Amino acid sequence: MADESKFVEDLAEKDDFAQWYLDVVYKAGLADESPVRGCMTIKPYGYALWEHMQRAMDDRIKATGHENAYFPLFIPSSFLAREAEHIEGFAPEVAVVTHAGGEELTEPLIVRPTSETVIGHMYAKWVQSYRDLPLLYNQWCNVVRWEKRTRPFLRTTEFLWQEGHTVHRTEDEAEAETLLILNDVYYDFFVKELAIPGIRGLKSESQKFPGALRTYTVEAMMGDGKALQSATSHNLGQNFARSFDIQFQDADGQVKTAWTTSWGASTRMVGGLIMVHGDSAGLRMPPRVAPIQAIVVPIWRKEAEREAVAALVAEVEAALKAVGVRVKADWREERPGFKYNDWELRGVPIRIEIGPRDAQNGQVVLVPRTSRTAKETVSKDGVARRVPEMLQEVHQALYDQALAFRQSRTYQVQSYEEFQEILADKARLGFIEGWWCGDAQCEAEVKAETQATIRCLPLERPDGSGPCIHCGKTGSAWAVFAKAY
RNA sequence: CGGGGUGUAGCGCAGCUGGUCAGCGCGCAUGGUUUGGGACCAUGAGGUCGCCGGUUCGAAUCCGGCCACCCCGACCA
Repeated sequence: MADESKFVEDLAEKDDFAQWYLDVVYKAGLADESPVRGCMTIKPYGYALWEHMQRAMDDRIKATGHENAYFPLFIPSSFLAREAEHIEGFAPEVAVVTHAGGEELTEPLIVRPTSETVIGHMYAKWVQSYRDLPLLYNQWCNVVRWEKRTRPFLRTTEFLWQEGHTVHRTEDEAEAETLLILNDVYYDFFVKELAIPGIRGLKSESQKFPGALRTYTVEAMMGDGKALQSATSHNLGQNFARSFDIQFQDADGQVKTAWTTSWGASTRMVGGLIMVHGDSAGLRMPPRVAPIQAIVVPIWRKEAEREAVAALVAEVEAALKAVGVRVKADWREERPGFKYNDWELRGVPIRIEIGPRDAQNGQVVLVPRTSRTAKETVSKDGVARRVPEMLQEVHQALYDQALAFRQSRTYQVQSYEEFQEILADKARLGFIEGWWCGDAQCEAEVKAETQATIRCLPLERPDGSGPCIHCGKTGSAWAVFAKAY
């Protein structure tokens, strides 16, 4: 008997999505637990994935005119209190350092849950003139939020992210920045790198960032029909600029308060990627960010065969590396079948089988992770051309499948009863689109009755107005409701 | 913070009406046979049974107290 505990499909099918998710995270070697509750260790395979995501995201951040900087981990606790909504939102989940160097601190330090305050403090010093604007900085760092309930990648006590913080001369400029990040950085990243079809929209008042004027979000549907807020871009208006005195003298000689934005995306995206693309065999890595894009499985019986196979493997590896494909050969002392399953669990986009028959014919067998049966035999000279092509095909297949799934689980209901039925049915659970009266009370009632929240007010929406999905009063807000992670 | 549950080898578990109860499966190590979809045989290594105290001739097992973790809710990127 094989080790049943080692493979995902034997333990958890998708009917127990939560368990399936944990199995994939741990067995694919992305992360492990930690001695501190709610924290996790990210293993090399998971961190390599994060690095590729980081690079792709960082390229977009730079391409849109931003620079990276670094701000301190510790923040004076008084800073948090300067923005009323901000402290209300974050105080309950902040870790506080009260002792250091063997002494009690005169003012406790908080471990950053996000950096608007300390960055606002610094920006106040750096901004004097309209000529200093805009200030377009980003930082990659860790933050800490003491959550009650945690899950690897999706919600951890400490997580890694990027947080951009910008300062602008006008309200219009700040709004343009907020949308630029939403569209050209986040949405583009989700579609082109992660193969995740996101929905762009505005957060309702109750769901926006504490202290923000407006929060834009990219929401994605997971494999169980629930929603994951995957990245957010906030127009902070003048709230933080006022609290931290970010002022400048404008061309007209007047001293004016600046307009700021902030935006972030975290290791939570790793969890999203798993839950959008994974299947019953395990992970399915989007090719652009996959740590290993093609895995070579050599097959042989006799020593002579091994030599012939090894020569071809080396040739194929070199050819693929030359065209920028992240390829690896698996020479472990295991049977091929074991390796097939192992690499499928880890989600490698393409498997390359090379056996004695192939060595003799100067060919290899390619198998995309998206279809076990779509085996292709390719001459060794064609590998360097075909593999990059197939990677793109796998990316497209993942995107198409995710989009088709989202569409099949997105509903426009005729009644609130139907709304409730869908949200109570695991087999149909998904997004429900409809009109909303705009009343926070109504939104709260829906949440209390169904656990669903307004994920966003999509930017792409029908014109006009209609009866609110819950109370029936005419509303002009078009909303997406869903249960969320 | 409310409700429920669990702590025995790296992982998953059995033993729990006190006395061959220190065991099983997987994993790990060594050797051999295997190898185009999850291999098999043999031999090994590995645990003060969550912690502290009590009852007893004797405690993984019974009692008390701690601690930790997990699940379900409320809160949340």
